[in-house]
Amino acid sequence: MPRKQQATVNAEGQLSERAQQLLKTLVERYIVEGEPVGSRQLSRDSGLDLSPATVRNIMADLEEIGMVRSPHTSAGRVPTVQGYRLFVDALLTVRPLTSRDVRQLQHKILEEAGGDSKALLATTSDLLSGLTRMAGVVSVPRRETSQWSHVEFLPLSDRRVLAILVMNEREVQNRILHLDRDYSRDELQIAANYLNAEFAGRDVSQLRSRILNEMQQARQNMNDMMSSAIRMADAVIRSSGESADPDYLLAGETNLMEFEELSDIDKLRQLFDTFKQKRDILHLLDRCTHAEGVQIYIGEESGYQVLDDLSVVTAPYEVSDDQVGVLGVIGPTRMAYERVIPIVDMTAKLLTAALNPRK
Amino acid sequence: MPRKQQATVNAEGQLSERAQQLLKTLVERYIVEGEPVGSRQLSRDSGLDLSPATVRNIMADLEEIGMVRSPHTSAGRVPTVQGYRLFVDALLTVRPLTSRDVRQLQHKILEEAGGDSKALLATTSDLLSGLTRMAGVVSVPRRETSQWSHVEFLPLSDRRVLAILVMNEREVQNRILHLDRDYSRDELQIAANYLNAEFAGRDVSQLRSRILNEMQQARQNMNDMMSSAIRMADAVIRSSGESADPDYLLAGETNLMEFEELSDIDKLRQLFDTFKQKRDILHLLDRCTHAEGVQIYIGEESGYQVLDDLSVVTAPYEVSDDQVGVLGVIGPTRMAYERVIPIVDMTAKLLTAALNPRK
DNA sequence: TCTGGCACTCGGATCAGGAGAGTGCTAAAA
DNA sequence: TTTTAGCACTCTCCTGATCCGAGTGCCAGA
Repeated sequence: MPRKQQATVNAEGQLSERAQQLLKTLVERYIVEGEPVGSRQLSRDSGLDLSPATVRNIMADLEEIGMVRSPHTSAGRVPTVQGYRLFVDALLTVRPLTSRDVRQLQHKILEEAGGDSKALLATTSDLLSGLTRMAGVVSVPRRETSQWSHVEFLPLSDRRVLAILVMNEREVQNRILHLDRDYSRDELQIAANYLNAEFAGRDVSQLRSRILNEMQQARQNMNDMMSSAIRMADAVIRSSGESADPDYLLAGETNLMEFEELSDIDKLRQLFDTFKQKRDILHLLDRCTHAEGVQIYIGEESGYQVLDDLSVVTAPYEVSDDQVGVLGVIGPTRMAYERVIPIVDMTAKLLTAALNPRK
Repeated sequence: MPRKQQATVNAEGQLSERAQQLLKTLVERYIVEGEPVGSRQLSRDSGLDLSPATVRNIMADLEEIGMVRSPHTSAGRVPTVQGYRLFVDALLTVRPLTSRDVRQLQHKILEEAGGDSKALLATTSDLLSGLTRMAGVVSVPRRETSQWSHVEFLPLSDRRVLAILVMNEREVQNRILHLDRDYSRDELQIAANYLNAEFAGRDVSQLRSRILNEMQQARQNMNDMMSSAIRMADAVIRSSGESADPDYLLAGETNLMEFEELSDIDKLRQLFDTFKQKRDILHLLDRCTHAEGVQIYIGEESGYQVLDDLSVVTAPYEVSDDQVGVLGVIGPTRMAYERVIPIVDMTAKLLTAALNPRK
């Protein structure tokens, strides 16, 4: 410990009160100005009545423990990832949303709540990006638990049948089945009735094995119609498995172009390509899905090189008390956390509410 | 006509042989180099055995009639939109695709041909962007003629009903309707049966007016169930109209970031926003849908300010002898037309072939 | 333990000068 | 009459020099 000042870091490695205060004002100023903060300005703004020289000493200490750094000798200081981390974890004073904002959000989300759940998620993503002027993301939950609600078969031509499968009482999937022979409308109706009676309310993943079972038995003792029905169910379920695309909805990517952090076209391109490929982003979102409350990845913390100058603020949302998905905001590391965090938090709560009308 | 040389522009306003040749080499060089072309280089590369001084004279003429311009006094010449136009219309020597390229294209397109037609269009768009390293677009044909095939109502909870409407025997749309009271499963079945009996095979656009008619009559003499059915049909069709999304598929936008023409972040952002809003692009594509063969919009010719430094090369594709859609490529005005044109042309032909398996 | 003072460092803006590329014009050559 | 060579001129781009301001680090004194 080459420093003379004991006050900055105490024996347990904790920052002194005033060092924290200084770091806080530094980060706050840097977030609004975007330029390195000098000792004079800090001494004025911190509200601590310390001379610039003292501030400089403390800054030197903060630099030593990796909370700030200076871009070059005669520039002010800039927070490091660690500095942001401490700021976000301990120093931040959250600015709660105005009740007006909340009402607006609520209004827009509830407007969509009745309809298609995918549309609701898309709207939510739009809202996030609109409110924060950054990029909004909402993960589309992959349903492990899909309940069979209803199936319907419509004869097309040439042995082709359009199968419409409704799951979870609202998600509609349709497949074209190629069958071994023509079926009449009545035959199809019977098959559908049979399947609906047997399967309604069941979990699709459990149905698979049952269908396999019945297919074997069918060879022996079931009549032709039932065995056809089972085969159709098999075809429907199999293809519905394929399209279980893990996915996420992104909005307002173009907002990110405004930030100088991304004025480098190459970085921007890499970022957009990453968005398009989806893999990395999905992986990152997955990590947050089962976390407790608002999660924040600052800069390199995310572990993805393209996100080095960016931060990701997420919060999970729930369907029937299960954290099935996550929503959030992607923006420059230098973002207004005190505003973004409550926005993300509240949006997650409202989305949860919209998705769980019963409660 | 202050020029002494008569040779450059003849009496009918046509360019002399060698002026054309020079313009051609100028455009060709500019396309590969991206920098203003000087008289010395032109004199060497044109194959005309003219001294730089002569070339300079001709250049002055070409500048006067608006074919080329110089960015500043002591730079070489650069083609104007008019120059590109003449080049593309009259001077271009198309470089046909190698048969290997054609086979590859064919292979990839036919691979998708059996399945979902939207997936096929998406693949096509990918191929275009991959081959040209620019952005690929494919318009999704809007169906003017949507035939009502079948409707199905499923009761959810709280007066909400899931309506599944099948059109054209394969396109499924689903809507959640909010009704004035709860309906039993049987009631809904009756309503669906009634509507299907009345409407199956009819054109949806014609149905609208009919529904309005019947709604008026219903007030007086129809029973409650029929009038409910009509109201439901109205709700279904109204919402299906909304989602009759005219659309297009875009691929490889990020390729555009590589070009210096778009190194300006603001322009880039405007462009991407335009892509997202879809309106302008759709309008542009619409214009090309019914054109004969390959269409090219160079720079400002498109009429959209965001596309000022870009060119659009398109070709329509057909379904049952109707030009229903258009595909193309968007890239910098300074693009390798002699390569892009055959690619777009061939892709349109292959897509047409893939969409019309009967022939 | 804090503060004032001072030398020092660095980045950014501004300016001048020179090199290079290419032109336009004129006068001579073909 | 058309082409060419020559030459002065213009403009961009690069480089180096200089200056200014901001902010630091450190030391000595309060």
